[in-house]
Amino acid sequence: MLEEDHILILEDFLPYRLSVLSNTVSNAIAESYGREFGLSIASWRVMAVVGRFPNSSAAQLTSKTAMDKVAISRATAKLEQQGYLQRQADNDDKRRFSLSLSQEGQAIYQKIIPIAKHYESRLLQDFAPEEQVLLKSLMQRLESTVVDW
Amino acid sequence: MLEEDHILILEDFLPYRLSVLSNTVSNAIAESYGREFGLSIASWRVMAVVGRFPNSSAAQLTSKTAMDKVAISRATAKLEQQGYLQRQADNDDKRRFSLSLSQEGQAIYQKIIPIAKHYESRLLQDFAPEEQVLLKSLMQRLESTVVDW
DNA sequence: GGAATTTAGTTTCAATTGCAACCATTTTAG
DNA sequence: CTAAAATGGTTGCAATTGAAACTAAATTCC
Repeated sequence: MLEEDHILILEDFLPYRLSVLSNTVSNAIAESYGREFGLSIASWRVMAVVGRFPNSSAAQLTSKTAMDKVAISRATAKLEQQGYLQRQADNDDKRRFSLSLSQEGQAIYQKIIPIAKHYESRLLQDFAPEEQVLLKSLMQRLESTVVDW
Repeated sequence: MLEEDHILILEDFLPYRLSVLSNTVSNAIAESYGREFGLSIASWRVMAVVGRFPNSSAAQLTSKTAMDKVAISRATAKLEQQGYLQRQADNDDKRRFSLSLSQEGQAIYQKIIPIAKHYESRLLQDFAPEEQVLLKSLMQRLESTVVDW
């Protein structure tokens, strides 16, 4: 047992495997969106959330996208400049902006969602429905384990 | 079914969940290594592989660390400058360097491995042994699905 | 044997990111 | 009511990263 304790087989190390898997998937999706629509991962996360919850504020996006406020600020600025997102000053709280998709943003959003779902299906293509449920439940347990790391 | 097709619930979207999970885990580990030993994720991956396979070349590291050669170059340069890594010119091929840990690097390596394993155990703490096997086999299947994405 | 190609690794420059400081507004507390 | 603290969001600067170009050595192919 001596050997096993002080070596580490990187390709069996779960954090490493998660990282490689996650990066492969994210990069593939990002490549597709980037090429077709000029969207980064950050931008498309923001679009996904604003599309689903119109009139969110930037602060509300931080929790729903797992991005920090600097990243939100930059992503929203770029999306606005690309014409995909509109900001409207909030009169109740003049620090806030209410964010929503423009016409064009909506159109992109409608195209993006099926592509995203397609990637997810591709990822799960070899899993039977029960296995997909199982995988998601294991994910859920991992997520709750690390939630306050 | 109309609604479900054109919205996307980000927090249920597997690529997003993988990304958040992986980043949380990696950042926690990186924080620990960074604080104690001045190691980035890249540096510690390199150390892990060089520790296990002494006298690797940089090119050999690229496949074993899932890092590109620029990242390897920078990580090895920094590790050398920190005194953790030695490069030795290879006489058979003068473009190559044979990489190995210094005394000090070995010492750090021996401290690092248990910490890494500890994080992995913590991640898997709520899983029974059979569940851990199951999780790894599901991971394996996801990995082979995306291997050529 | 020598020109053309490939491979190992580094460097450069631009783009991205992370952190702290910042401004403006709103909320809290005395 | 006002000073202090907290919140929403942006900016500036340094560090990190990515892509392409580069040097040097090795290999291929005629």
